[in-house]
Amino acid sequence: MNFADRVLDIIRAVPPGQVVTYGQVAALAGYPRRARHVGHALRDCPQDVPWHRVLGAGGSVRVDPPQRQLELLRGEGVVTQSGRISLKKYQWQPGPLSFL
DNA sequence: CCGATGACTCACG
DNA sequence: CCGTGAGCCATCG
Repeated sequence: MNFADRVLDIIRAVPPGQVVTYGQVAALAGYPRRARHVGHALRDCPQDVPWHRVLGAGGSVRVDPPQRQLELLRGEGVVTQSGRISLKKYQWQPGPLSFL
């Protein structure tokens, strides 16, 4: 299983209404320094991947333009303010049995 | 093989 | 809040 696939699987596991950061996903995949590559993997994401739930450090949207992603998040009940999301409230904390 | 290029992140001013 | 610069590293031409 390569890095990209693990990344996509992890993102697929993020529940609606919750978000994760590039760095967090990279770390969960086992490679803490590859936040950038999470973005690369998302470049051509399969349709079953909730890419909109992935944000930059601090809860910022890195996609340009950001409207699309913000809409999808809003549709899941995530409150957005000036393109910022409160990680405090929405960041996903993987349950202990999530991956092993 | 080399250099440029990022859906990144952190530190500093 | 905004820029700059430095690490980072797979992918692409």
